[in-house]
Parts: sequence; C-alpha cells; structure tokens
Amino acid sequence: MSTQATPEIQAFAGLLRAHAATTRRFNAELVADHGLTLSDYEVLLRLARAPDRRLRRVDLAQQVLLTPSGITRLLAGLEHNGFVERVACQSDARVSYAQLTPDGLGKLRAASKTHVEGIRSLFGEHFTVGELESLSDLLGRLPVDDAGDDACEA
Amino acid sequence: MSTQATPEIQAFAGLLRAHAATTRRFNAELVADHGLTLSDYEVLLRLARAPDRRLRRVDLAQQVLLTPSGITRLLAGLEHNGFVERVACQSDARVSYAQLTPDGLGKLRAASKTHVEGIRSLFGEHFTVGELESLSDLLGRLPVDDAGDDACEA
DNA sequence: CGGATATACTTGAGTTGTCAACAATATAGC
DNA sequence: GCTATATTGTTGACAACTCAAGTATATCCG
Repeated sequence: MSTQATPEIQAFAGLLRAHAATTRRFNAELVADHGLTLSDYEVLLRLARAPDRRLRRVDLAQQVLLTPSGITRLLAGLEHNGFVERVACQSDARVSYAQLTPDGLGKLRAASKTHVEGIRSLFGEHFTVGELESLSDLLGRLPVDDAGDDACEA
Repeated sequence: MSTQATPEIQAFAGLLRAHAATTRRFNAELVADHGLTLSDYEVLLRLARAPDRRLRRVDLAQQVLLTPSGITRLLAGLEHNGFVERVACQSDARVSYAQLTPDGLGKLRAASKTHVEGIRSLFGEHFTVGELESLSDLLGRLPVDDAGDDACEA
C-alpha cells in the first residue's frame, strides 16, 4: 500500500509499456522480413536523409541515441552486409564517414515498405491524427541531455 | 528524400527518443544511488503491490514485460542480494513464487524515495497534470499483444 | 615549435536481455 | 489409469548494448 500513483509516475509507466510493446513488435517484424534490427533501420534511415548519404560516426551515434561504441559495432554489421561503406575524411584523419551504398538504399526502401505500413496501421488503429500530433508534441518535450557538454548555460 | 514524416511515424520516433532519454537517466540514477536497475526496481514494486508480496514468475514476467528467461536471471540477482526469496507452491510443484523479503521492501522504499522524486520533477517540469493524464491515456491505448494465446476472439 | 588538452573512434570485458531446447509437472480424453 | 498435450520454469548460446581504457589525430597556446 501507499505505493504511489501520481500522474507523473503513471505517465512514465505508460511510456515504458508502450515502448516495450511497440518496439518488440516492430523489431520482430523487421528481423523476420528483412533481417534488420530496428536500430539498423534507424541508422540506414538517418544516412539516407543526410547530405551525400553520409554521416560522421559521432553524429550518427547522437542521432540514434547510441554510444560511439555501439555505433562502431552496429556499423560493422551493416558494412559486412554491404549496406554501408567506411569512407575516410580528407580534412580530418580522425573521422571516418559512414556512407550509405546503393545496396543499402535498396534495402532501406524494401524494409520501409513493410515497416512504415506496420507503424501506420498500428498507430492509425488507435489514434486520430490530432491525437498523434499531441502525442508527438508531448513526447518531444522530454529532454535528451546527452552529456551536458554543450548544454552549458553561461 | 521522400522519406516519410507521417504523423504516425513521428509519434513512434518520439516514443523511441522519449524512452531512451528517460530510461537512461532514471536507470543511471537508480544504479548510482541504490545499485538497482530500473527493471529490478519494477520487479520489487510489483511484488510489493501483490497479495502476500509474492507472485508467480510467469505473472511477474508478464507484468514487467520480460520473458520468463529474463525473469529467472533478474531474480537470481535479487535473490543473491536477499531482496527476494524463492518459495515453492504447495498445490503445483511446477511453480515457484518470488517472495519479497523485508530487506527487499526496505530497499524498495529507500530507492523509491529518490526515484519517485526524480520522476515527479522531470515530468512535472515539462507537463501540466492535464497533459500527464492525456499522455497516459494515449500511451495506454497501444496494445501489448503478449503472444496471442488468450487473445482469442471467438 | 612543442606540450597539454580535446576529439574521433575502436576494443576488451561485462551486463541485460532474447530465443530455442529442455526437464518437470499438470490436465484432459479415452 | 495412461498417454497426449499444455504449462512452468531453467539453461546454453548468442545479440546488442554499455563503460572504461587505449590509440591516433587535431587544436590551442605559451
């Protein structure tokens, strides 16, 4: 007894559940249909949207909310499959870009066909467009702190 | 280009981000302050709320959205720390209960002090009570399918 | 220039979880 | 009662991360 139930905690609990449920489902779908993880998919998508279809590994990590280490490992898989290539940077020998290959773009397109449809149908079933917008708005307010580097407030 | 941006997909993306951000933060807090994982905490909480402070492992798994295998492993840790005990079931030799110990309850109380406060302050900072309620409502509409066992519709 | 410090990335070790296969017990139908 | 099937739980093998430490390169500043 006396164990909470404030609106804040309910919201957080809802977030945990909703994430586990949706993520599990879409990940399983992607793996079964295309041999891609949800993270793999996210990475391919980010690359496809980036200028020249390439991104520094650091930036990629930030965008998909992974550590640099995680990105190295994830990209190793995608490189192995020929979906991404490692491209050295001319002006800075430390950085190497992750470059989406034509194969990778093809894979992304094929995967997105079913994945996007899956998302649209699951969310479309349960929400109106207005609700989806407020959901995005609300979720978007939660901060992503990162590491506090450039979050200086001086 | 032409890569989507439908309201459904934006909502899903928001969900992924929001989960990663909040989860990472609270998990780090819990580990640092109390040596508990967020999952550990969830399990202790469920047990504390259950009748007699015990639950079958299967039911626990379902409540915290883990596989039975995951529960076995998680409980191994909690048992090792003396927060949970394994109790055999009289009427069914297959099942063993996970029983919260007084130590476990104490640990939960101590942890909840900071954890609940963390959640309240993060969510309280960004949302009104009305918004929290609609967030919970919206998130709660996403189904948790499980396995389709008893989800029969005949 | 040259040393201190910062940045980009990788790697080894550990964690947390999954899945598939299994053992043990329970239940149902004949 | 006894075999067929379902349910509960564990285990081995593995996947996907994280963290801490290390390497290589860049930049800043005296």
